[in-house]
Amino acid sequence: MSYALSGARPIGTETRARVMAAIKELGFERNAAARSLAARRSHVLALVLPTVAGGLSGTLGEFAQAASQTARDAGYHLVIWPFDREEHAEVRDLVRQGQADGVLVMEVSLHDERIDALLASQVPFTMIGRTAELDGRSWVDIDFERTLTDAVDHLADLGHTTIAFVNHSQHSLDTGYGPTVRARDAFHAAAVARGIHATDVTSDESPLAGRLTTSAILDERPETTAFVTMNETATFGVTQALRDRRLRVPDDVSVLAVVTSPEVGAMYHPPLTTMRAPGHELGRRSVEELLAALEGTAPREAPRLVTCALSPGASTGPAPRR
Amino acid sequence: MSYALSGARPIGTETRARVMAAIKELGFERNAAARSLAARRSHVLALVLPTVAGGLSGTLGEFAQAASQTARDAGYHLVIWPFDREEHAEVRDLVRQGQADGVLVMEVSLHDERIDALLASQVPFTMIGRTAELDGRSWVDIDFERTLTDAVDHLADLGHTTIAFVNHSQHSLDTGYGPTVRARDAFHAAAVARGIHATDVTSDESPLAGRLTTSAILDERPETTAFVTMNETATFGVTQALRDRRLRVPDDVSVLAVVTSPEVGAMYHPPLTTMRAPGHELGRRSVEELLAALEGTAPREAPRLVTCALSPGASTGPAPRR
DNA sequence: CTGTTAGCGCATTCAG
DNA sequence: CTGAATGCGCTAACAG
Repeated sequence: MSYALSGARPIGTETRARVMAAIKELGFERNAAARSLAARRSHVLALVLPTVAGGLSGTLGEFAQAASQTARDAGYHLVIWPFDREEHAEVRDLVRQGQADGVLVMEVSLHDERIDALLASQVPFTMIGRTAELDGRSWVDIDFERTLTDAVDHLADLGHTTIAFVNHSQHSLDTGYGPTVRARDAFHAAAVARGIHATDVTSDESPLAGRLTTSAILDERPETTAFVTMNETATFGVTQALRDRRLRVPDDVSVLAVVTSPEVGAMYHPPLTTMRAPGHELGRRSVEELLAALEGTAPREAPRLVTCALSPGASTGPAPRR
Repeated sequence: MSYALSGARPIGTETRARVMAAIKELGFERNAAARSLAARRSHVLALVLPTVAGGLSGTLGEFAQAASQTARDAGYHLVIWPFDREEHAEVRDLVRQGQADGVLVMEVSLHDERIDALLASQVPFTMIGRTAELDGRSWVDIDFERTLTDAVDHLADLGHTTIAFVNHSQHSLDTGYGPTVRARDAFHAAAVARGIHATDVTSDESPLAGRLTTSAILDERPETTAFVTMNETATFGVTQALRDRRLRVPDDVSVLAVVTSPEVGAMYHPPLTTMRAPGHELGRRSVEELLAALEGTAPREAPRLVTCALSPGASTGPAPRR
């Protein structure tokens, strides 16, 4: 009888009609628990992330939207499951107890205990981000190397020769948060490649921290004519500091915000030139990766690194003449 | 044997020890599907919201954090389940199919088809927000009446006599989005009560819309000395428009952003005075409401309307002398 | 206090 | 192509 619904075997037209009629008659609903129990599969994918932190800026929304849609198309439910970073065991138990078939892990750090727990229990997972070790792990990530290279190139092409990079917090660097580490390294490499005088700093995720940091940079290196920022909240402080000093954007100083969105860029005046975080693409790709692992099918060959496209605003321009 | 875990009946110390030993020995995990099936209860609460829209500003995060914690303390899992607003049926089926025991519905409009579907199916739910009809429905909401009254009082006390209110979009008003409607009405009532010249406008959720709107207000009523805003994204445009006209905040014009957070206020210079959206409180209260409905216990008498507290910034001050 | 047992509602065998 | 029978791994009701 259940075959009529699942299509797992050929069904006669008449039989199907009979079943359908009965279903409608009784207001029948398939019971998810019974299905999960019998099929040993919940058809739920859990997106776990450390207690939905502030300042998500819509990138998470975009990601979740795409991931959810991709999962649905494949007959799965995508649910967001808030967990503190310390609750490794709970994340693992989600799958061990059959609440979910697989896990998407966000905000992965280079050495992430949650990943260790998942590996140890053979739980299917895909990382949004990357641990240092990648062997046999499924992941998708932003191509920070490429993004920072493009950012430096963009500014170097405009004639800037002294560029500062405002990164995420020192704490994130110390705890090995991949984006922070990779972006710093890539910024340096790109600066060297283009013969740029580079300053890089970390900043807490607050406007005030960004303002103080920027102010310090301008004191130390007044010849700085461009800022690359990868810290949405601190970037508000960056522009505040420039305004404090009567520096005009982009005439005196250029600002390029990376791994964010044009929507956030539009909050500034003039609107910031940004390099857009590819939330949608990451969402889709990560679910594809996870499903490939779950269904044992070969993961369709597709790039795991996704790039941030430049979205022109009005905050970058030619380096001023000295 | 399961009694040892659930504590549903008294257990001898020795028996318990024996069970525990066996559990550890075999790496036993309770199967969630089997538990749900046998107990007819999933211990999952679904927080459904229209595909995690942009501009969440952290209030959703704060809400989810508190809701999640409250649920956990009561032995439930809180999961966030993205649904488009059109998918009434799917939301309802979550519970009918036993995927979740109850639903928290966010972004409720005055006439919300999702709520109709839930009611028709006898699904336990709590609204974050309110439909026009409230009979027999469980809800918690921000006290917009009080918030707007407090906002107007704050500015009137500072001597402002002409105040403009920048609300959510016209579309949200037309479709009967509760916050938009209630805030508008409350703003008017408060203005009348204080003898204030009031202008109220809607604005799309974009900085550009906010800027144009503000500009139009200043053209039409140049005597306006204060803005109340309840539109996080548009507020960026409000301050841009003021700067366009060389109006200083708060010397020439005061800005009070309501139903947002001091963190968002800190993105401005000077930092905005805000009335903070009580995300934490709403999260906790809403889960309490839902659990009361689920467990049939009398809902602890507690206010369903939660107020927004004033968080002083530096964007409101005495009305300028004319 | 403890051991045993009958379903929960499906998917998936197995016969027909 | 179809109907009937077996468990999935638990909870809760039953006896002891």
